[in-house]
Amino acid sequence: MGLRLWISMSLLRKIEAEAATILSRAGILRDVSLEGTFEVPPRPELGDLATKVCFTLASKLRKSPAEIAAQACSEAEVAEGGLIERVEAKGGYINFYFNWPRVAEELLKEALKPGYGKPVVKPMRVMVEHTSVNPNKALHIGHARNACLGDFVSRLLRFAGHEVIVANYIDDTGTQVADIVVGFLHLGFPLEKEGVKFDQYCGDDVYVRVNRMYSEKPELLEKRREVMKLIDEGGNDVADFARKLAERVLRSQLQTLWRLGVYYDLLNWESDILRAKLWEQAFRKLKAGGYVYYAEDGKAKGCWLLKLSHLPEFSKLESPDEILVRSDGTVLYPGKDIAYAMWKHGLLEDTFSYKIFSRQPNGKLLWTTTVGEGDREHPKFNDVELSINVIDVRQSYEQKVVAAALQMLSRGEKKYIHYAYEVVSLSRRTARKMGIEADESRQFIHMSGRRGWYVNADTLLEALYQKALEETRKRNPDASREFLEKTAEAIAVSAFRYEMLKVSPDKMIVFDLDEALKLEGNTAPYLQYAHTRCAGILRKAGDWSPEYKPRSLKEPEKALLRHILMYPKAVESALRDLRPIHICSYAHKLATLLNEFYQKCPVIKAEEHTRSFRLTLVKAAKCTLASALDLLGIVPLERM
RNA sequence: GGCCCCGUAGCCUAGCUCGGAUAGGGUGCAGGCCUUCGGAGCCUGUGGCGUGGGUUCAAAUCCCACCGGGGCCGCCA
Repeated sequence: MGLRLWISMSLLRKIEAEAATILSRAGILRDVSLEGTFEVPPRPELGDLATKVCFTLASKLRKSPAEIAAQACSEAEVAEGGLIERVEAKGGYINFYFNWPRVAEELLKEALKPGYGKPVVKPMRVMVEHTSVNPNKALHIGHARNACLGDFVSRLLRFAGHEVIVANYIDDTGTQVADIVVGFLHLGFPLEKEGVKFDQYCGDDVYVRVNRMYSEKPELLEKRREVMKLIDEGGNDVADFARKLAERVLRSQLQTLWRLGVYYDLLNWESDILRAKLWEQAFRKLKAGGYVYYAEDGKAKGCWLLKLSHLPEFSKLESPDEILVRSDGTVLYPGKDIAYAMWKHGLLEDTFSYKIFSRQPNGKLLWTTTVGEGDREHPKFNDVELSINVIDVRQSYEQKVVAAALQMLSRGEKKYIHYAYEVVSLSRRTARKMGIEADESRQFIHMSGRRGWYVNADTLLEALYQKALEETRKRNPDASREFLEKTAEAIAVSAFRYEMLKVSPDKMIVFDLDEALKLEGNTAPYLQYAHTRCAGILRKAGDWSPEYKPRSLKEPEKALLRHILMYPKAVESALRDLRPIHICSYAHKLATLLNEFYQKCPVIKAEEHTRSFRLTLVKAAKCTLASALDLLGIVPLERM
């Protein structure tokens, strides 16, 4: 997973280049590349930037790192008026000390320009597919993790200048939709429940109850098979009903997603994929290219299999080839998924029709695939170089097969990334509170849609909203209701997203409701609070003109400047592995440094020159923080 | 049986790709900071790399083995 396509033109790179020039004048380091050897010293007295290059050179030069560093520093020449003022050797490291008036001036000017931190990339066309929740239920917090990660990746890639198409795949033909169709058509469930959000009604009530009834009345499973067959064939009342039903659930899910600030470009319906005959197209190509074969005998007799045994990563497996078509001629999920991936990457003709589904609250149009005519004029959605598919880790093997198939079919031209993430489970405490009777010896309980063991995203969002509302009211007793509600909503959404993003995708989140409702410490409100403090200072300052050049700097100011300087690096790290943690940590550190600065360096009451400089610094820090928060989908607030 | 992921203080978590300075946060607990730009804050203390080997001048990081937890393994999605 990851992209390596950026070139950065930031001030940081300029400083690193100057450091390299300085050291190149020392004989011992002539022609040595410093690329990737820079780091931030652990303590300010060790300088503002360091290189560990002497360590890697030690064995080659048969000298200790300390000797090399000392010699290099004695021979190095610092240019007058440059960005670096002084070079010192210490413990094998070469430490650089900034010429602060110049660095601060250039940095503040750069950070105040819109788009600070944006890397220069070769723009790519990318499809990010995420969420993809079966349209028979409300999103639970595991689905929300998927959406938050996918949305982060989309925001990041767009920030970097890529052309991003965000898709949400809607499986309206699977067993889960069939289950609720059985409920409505054969078990007499009413078509709505007063006062209950439709997706919640379908998932919490109908789906769970229908599944309970399967064990009591096994003949119901026969009904489901009938329903699924009709849905699969299409062009009948049951199929039409199922599609309309799925659409209603989807609209309800979208309310939650939009509330979370997650938006899409395209909805891709499985029933439309069937009707567009993507699989038939793909199967012809697979056969023509000799990628598949028909099994004449063996365990998979009568099936069509994808050849994988020649690939090293599959060759060790007992049965490396993957069954794509059952012996009865029907297609399996990996087959469909390969066809769909081929469509994404432009390896199949685009046989979909499209129409506008909705205008989203952010003003952007949401398109959908559709049956029949569709709009003649529509954006081009497929034919991307890169697709990023956010799907939980349990499907890793199947995704590996799809990626391998695409690799073969495109001869390595197209890149299919499975963005895997671990599931969200429930803490024992929370499960017990919800009345789930699970194995008490386990430290956590896996969620289960069929059994009704889950926490809905709506439920958590609402709990966060109430908590935030209460806290905001406490702090703003005289504020208008509109302000309180708007602020609480921004806090709730931000807190939700940050909880999902601050943990590495390959760690399971054991969700605990009480823990999740805390709004102190390393949480979104902490970041938002630092932002409002900046806003508060700037608001109070009245009219002022910027001052970029400091006369002297206190340590908290330097620390803040150093961290602002590092923003492009945080963005690059995130782009490298697509993980939000880099931006989360960056934003948290920036907020901490702002709070320390706030404590130790008075702005408004400072003497005039310092006042102007500090105001400029606060503004730059605020801009940088807002930029990082935007990437995470956290709402930067002016007051809270 | 094969394969994949995780294991860092009481609890949660960063650092592991690319080995280097005293392992960074949060929470909890103990204490301190309100005549100073907003206390969702700041400061001090407390406590940690699953185990055993190996490679290296140097290992949380790389290699091997083991232990513990989770997941996936051809006609489900």
